[in-house]
Amino acid sequence: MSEAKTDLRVLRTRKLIMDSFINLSGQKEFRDITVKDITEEAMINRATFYYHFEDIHDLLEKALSEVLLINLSADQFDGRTLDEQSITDMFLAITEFQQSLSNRCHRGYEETIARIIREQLETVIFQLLANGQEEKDFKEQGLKILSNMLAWGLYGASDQWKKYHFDEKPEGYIQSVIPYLVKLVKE
Amino acid sequence: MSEAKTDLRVLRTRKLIMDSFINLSGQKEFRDITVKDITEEAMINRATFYYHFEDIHDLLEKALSEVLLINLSADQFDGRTLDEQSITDMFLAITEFQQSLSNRCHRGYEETIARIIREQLETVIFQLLANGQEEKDFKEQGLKILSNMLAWGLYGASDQWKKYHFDEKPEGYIQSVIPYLVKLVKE
DNA sequence: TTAAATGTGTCGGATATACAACAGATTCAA
DNA sequence: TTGAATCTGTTGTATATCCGACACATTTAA
Repeated sequence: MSEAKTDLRVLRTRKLIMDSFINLSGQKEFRDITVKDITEEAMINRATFYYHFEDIHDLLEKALSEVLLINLSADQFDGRTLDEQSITDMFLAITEFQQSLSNRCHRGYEETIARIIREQLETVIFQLLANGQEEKDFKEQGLKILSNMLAWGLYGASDQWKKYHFDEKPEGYIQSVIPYLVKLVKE
Repeated sequence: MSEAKTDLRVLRTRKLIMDSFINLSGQKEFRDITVKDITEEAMINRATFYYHFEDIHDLLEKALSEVLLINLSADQFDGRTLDEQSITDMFLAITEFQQSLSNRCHRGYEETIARIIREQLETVIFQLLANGQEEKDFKEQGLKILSNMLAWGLYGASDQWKKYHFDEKPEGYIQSVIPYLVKLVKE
């Protein structure tokens, strides 16, 4: 409802911090990136960093979430529903995201990254499911459970692909997984 | 003497403005770039622009000067003198700079660009000449006149090259000009 | 082990920047 | 031509950010 435009300085500073972090993560592992590194690259004061983020782990969560969400929402959000096409698009977004990160390997953060991916997936999937619902028989509780399961399943598929089918094209691999995911949706 | 470090915000804002301007000038002609364009791209308030620059023409001068100076000083400054090699390097810096601009043609600004190039050249050449001087027989007056003439001459050469010898390699063309320039230095 | 160096997180006071509003200039279509 | 729209500079007030300093943790080297 109330829009409450946020101060341009805030938007700019957050962007500078996020961009710097993403940029640095292409050169170093997460564990080696310090707050000082980021603020120097972003040309902002260290104190300002703490005005916007609790600590560097908080930034990591938010930055990765945002990057992944941009990968996803560029296609999905506007009124589409959960079907073979949208599942494929999401799968590609995940694998691209994974690859953009694992150019550098980020030891010790595998679980964190996995959780972020699932969380973002769940958000998007829930939206897709809601778009496919009639107004009347809208069951939020059920959709939450379902989108949670689908998110785990889809992430799991990307994990399998990375481990055992890295040589295949992801577009092809996901086709063989889709039937099982669809089975969850149809009843 | 007194160093008086400048506020990080100032450095950052100037950089954002300059970068945005350079970036925009790759998409539009100078005449079509508004202050609003720049401040939106830079994510700063329009009033802040006027805190740092008199107007857009002031920015143009300073931005181009800086870009060109970076092209030049990366090589020259540290203790070199004016010789065939440094003349060649300067000539290449000019032609590269010209080409980076004339991807878009900037009608109505040819004279301004020419003047900026000569001014920056003069600064660098003066430094090179001073480096080659003995402490004792240091004649500032004479060096100023000489560096001014050399700057005009070198710019003129780049202009001739652009008009009539654009197909030749600039490294080659400048070789045939160097003798005349050197004649001014030797006595 | 110790000590020096570097990083973290927080504070109060100074200031560059955002915002909103303004009058005047310029552009542009009707 | 006229008027609507956009751009240019400028101003006063609110605030996000800077700076310097601090105590405490962590890393590094001797």
